[in-house]
Amino acid sequence: MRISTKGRYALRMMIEIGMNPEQCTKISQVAAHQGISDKYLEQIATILVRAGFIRSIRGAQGGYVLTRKPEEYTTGMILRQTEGSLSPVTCLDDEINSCDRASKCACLTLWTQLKYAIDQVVDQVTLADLIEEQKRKPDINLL
Amino acid sequence: MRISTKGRYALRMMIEIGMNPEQCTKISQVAAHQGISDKYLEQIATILVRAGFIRSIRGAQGGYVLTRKPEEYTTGMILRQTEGSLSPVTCLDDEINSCDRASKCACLTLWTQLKYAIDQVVDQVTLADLIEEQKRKPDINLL
DNA sequence: GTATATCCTACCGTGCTTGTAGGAATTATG
DNA sequence: CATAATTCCTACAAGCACGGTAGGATATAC
Repeated sequence: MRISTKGRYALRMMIEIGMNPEQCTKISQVAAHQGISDKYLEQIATILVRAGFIRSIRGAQGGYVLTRKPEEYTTGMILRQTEGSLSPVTCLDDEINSCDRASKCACLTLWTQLKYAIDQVVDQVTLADLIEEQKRKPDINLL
Repeated sequence: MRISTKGRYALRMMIEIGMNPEQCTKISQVAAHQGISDKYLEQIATILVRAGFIRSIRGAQGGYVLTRKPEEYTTGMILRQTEGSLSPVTCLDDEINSCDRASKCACLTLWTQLKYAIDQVVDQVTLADLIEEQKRKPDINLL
């Protein structure tokens, strides 16, 4: 039941890009700030570009900018894109449950409740909330 | 963010044992019923025995019985024992957060909320609930 | 034309998951 | 007492996902 580094780094990168709305943010900046490998971050950036969450500007003085306002991203959107799925069991990945045990599975209600609880949180917290939180944390400048 | 087979099988085994309170339940029964490898189930049973959740009776006509009433087990207890931890990030495994990013981590609130939401569900649903649910599902006898 | 960026794709070590396998120990039963 | 049934213990292993590394191709500002 862990969120992988990919999802966590994606959030942190989105926060950095979002906190820097005037300029475009470079991979190298984020990597240095957050202590994450440049090359790994590149791959995560690509996922976010393909998802349409950020726009890339190539070439010198390039970088990334958000395509929407921070409050228009839920953390769920970002995490689902990078993690693949946030449901606790594969049976609940799709709308229609195609698991052949479904009709006799006593745990299905539990998994459904769990998925709902998770979705409630991640779909309610937005990128704007995280940015707000980050601004309240003074240590960010010490990195 | 997946519950592994170990945790899922543990729940299913606990349900079977709990549904059979008069007799002691054998690994082979559970394995046949649930379509799970005997040998793998053995290992999971060992975890549950060591946790004090079930008692084993060795030798012929042996098997396993619950040590408490079904309503005294939360699904959280069982899942944490088999999964190791249910928190979405390692930082929240212990009571005291020893992550050195904690003071500047903008996501910590999100993770804390997420962990709370998960715990709320799994600590409120008991084994008795699952057994109740199973009894309402007629297909169990078709296996 | 050069430096600075992103883009693309292949590779790879490590550890966890999901079992398999084989035998030792224990006990009910005939 | 012998046998069958059952749990207990430990070692091993295939496969896969995670968490990167590496190297070059491409685009663009200056």
